[in-house]
Amino acid sequence: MRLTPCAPYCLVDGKLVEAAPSEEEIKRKVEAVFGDLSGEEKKLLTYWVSLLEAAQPRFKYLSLDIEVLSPVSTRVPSPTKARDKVVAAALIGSDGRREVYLLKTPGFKEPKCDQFEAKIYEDESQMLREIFRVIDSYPVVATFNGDDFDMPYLRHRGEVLNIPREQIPISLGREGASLKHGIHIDLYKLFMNRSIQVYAFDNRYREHTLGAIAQALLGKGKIEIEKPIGELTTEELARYCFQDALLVHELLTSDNELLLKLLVVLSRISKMPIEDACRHGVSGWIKSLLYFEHRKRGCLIPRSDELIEEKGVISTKAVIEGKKYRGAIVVDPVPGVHFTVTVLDFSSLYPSVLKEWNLSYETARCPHQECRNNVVPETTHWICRKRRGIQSEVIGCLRDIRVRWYKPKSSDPNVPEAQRRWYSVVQRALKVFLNAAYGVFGFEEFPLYCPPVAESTAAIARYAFKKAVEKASELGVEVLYGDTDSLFLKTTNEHVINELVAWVKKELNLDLEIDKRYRYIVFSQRKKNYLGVTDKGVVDVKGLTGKKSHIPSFIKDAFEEMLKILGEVKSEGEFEEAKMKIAEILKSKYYTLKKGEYNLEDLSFKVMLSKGVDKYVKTTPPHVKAARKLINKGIQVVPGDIIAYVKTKDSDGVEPLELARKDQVDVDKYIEYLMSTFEQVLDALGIDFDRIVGITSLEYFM
DNA sequence: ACCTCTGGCTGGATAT
DNA sequence: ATATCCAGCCAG
Repeated sequence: MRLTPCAPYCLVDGKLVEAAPSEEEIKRKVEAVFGDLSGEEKKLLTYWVSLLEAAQPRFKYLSLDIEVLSPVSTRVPSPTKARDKVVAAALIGSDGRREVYLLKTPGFKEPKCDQFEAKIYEDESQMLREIFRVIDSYPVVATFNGDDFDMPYLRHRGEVLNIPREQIPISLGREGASLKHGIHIDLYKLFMNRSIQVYAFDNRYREHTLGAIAQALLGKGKIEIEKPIGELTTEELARYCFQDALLVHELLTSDNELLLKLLVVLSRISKMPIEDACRHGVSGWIKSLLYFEHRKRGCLIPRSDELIEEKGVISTKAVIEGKKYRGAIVVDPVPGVHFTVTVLDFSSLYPSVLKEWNLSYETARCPHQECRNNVVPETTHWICRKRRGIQSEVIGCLRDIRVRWYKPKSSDPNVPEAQRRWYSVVQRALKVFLNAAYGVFGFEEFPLYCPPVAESTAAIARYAFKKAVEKASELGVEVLYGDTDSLFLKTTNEHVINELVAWVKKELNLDLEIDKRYRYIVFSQRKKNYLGVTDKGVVDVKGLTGKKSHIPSFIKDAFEEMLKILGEVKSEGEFEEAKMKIAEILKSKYYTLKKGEYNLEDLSFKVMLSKGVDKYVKTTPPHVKAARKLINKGIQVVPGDIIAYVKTKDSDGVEPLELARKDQVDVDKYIEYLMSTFEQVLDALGIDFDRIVGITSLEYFM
């Protein structure tokens, strides 16, 4: 059975039920939260709220992983030919199923394990038929990379073994592998999705392998094996395969089944079946949503060549060479330490601009002569006054729901914990859509590509931002820093802040609100680089080198130690003591390096290879040099891999971690990195770096 | 195969 | 020696 995802129905205990709360109930809730809006707006909001508040289906789900035995251990088994035997398959179900299917091969030994039930088969065909029967009994099956390996392999292997097609529940399509009676979720594709990575998982994983993702999210990884599959004992093989399926299972289960819930919400917003939603990026979701809105209104969807012909105009110049149009403003920070700072944020600035200025591909540069004087500041674009823009309406509506409904409820202490988690899931899903809704219009491959929309959004946001900065100055408040939609003000005067907020609401009809208060904040001369301690004692670090993911942990740890000390500083007077302690940290790290009391792992940089090694033709960055050395040793390296390397005194200056020796380390280079990392904070604190180092060097030589 | 955008920092490679 | 470009990572 295929369900239309946009209808708020769901399966509960195998039965299809209407999941939407009653119309009365929704109307009452909408009235309570959005009572001040117009009847027209409330009608739209009612539709979205009833969709988003619809009950969540509870799925029975299965996690699957298979192992194939190739006679040549270096050859990767081909999923299209499926010549090699499937020797193991682990199946883990949300209903408690924990099974490993094993094929009796030469050297087979009965495995002992209490974690799972071992099911042993003499005949591969019989084993596969049994596995197919289990797969077919679940509505949702999850794999890691099942689209490209496990599913096509099982399908083709089944065909090779002459299993009748109707007994194989897997169908292969252009976009991936599907099930005849269920949904197949390929976690590899899903975790690859940048939006999922950044918004759902807060960028907590970097590498797109099952081991790395599980390690980052669950705190446990794959079972390490040194031998090829064929040389494992039966028990080792079973445990290895089981662990992989278990990781997949726990990724689905963790955080109260967050991933599955998120998929349902994304599917409902994007009007895509879940299977499609997990195989498309955010541009696909938004395309699907906007197409749906066109069809609902009976509107024609323009061809992209027509759209570009009419609306391909760009009228601003980007600050950065090579970009298409001008983006946001970043205010030069006032260097130094500042106490009592308040940060104000425009909530959802870009979506708000889209909404308030009626921005949409059909309203930007509309055909009406009368609208031509409704000009977007700093551009040659004008915006329609006669008709409501589709995108403006849809995104505006989602914005209102996120800002006024889900965001506040997700952190409301009066809401029960479980309910709050649910609000936070929806809130995050909405954020994905809102953030991308602007960007896709500046993306050439997007089918509704319309640069005037992206350009106007950024231009109006700059206009609003500048006005707010001006007003703050008028009110006598110093603006210490600002980036895109935030203002860092040197005041805690509530009266003045309220005045500014009220002015922005009245003049621009935008919501400016207090984001956080800093006990103190440290700026260098650099933009997008600061360190602050909030009124709650939380240390916020933005952009500083010491926080970046590729930096050696030796340096990161030293940096963290410094942050801990800075987090305890409450007043200006306490800085002196903190400075002394920080100097001590630096000295001790310096000695550690000089004495060689480190391990290579802690000194390794970890940088991602963004393309194939042979694709780096213009320059050869250090991590690529290291990757080449790995290849020379016969170690495989592919795009997306993270290369760990240490800086050495040899001719090319780098050595992959796996091949490096301690005596090769270029200690002075590391001292340089340590210095430059700390300098970003210390020069703003007024600590004379050279003096500390000068003393330490002197001490060292004495 | 996949890909929302611009602005800004760093270190190192390469060109002048 | 110095300026410019490339690549990676991050802020918003």
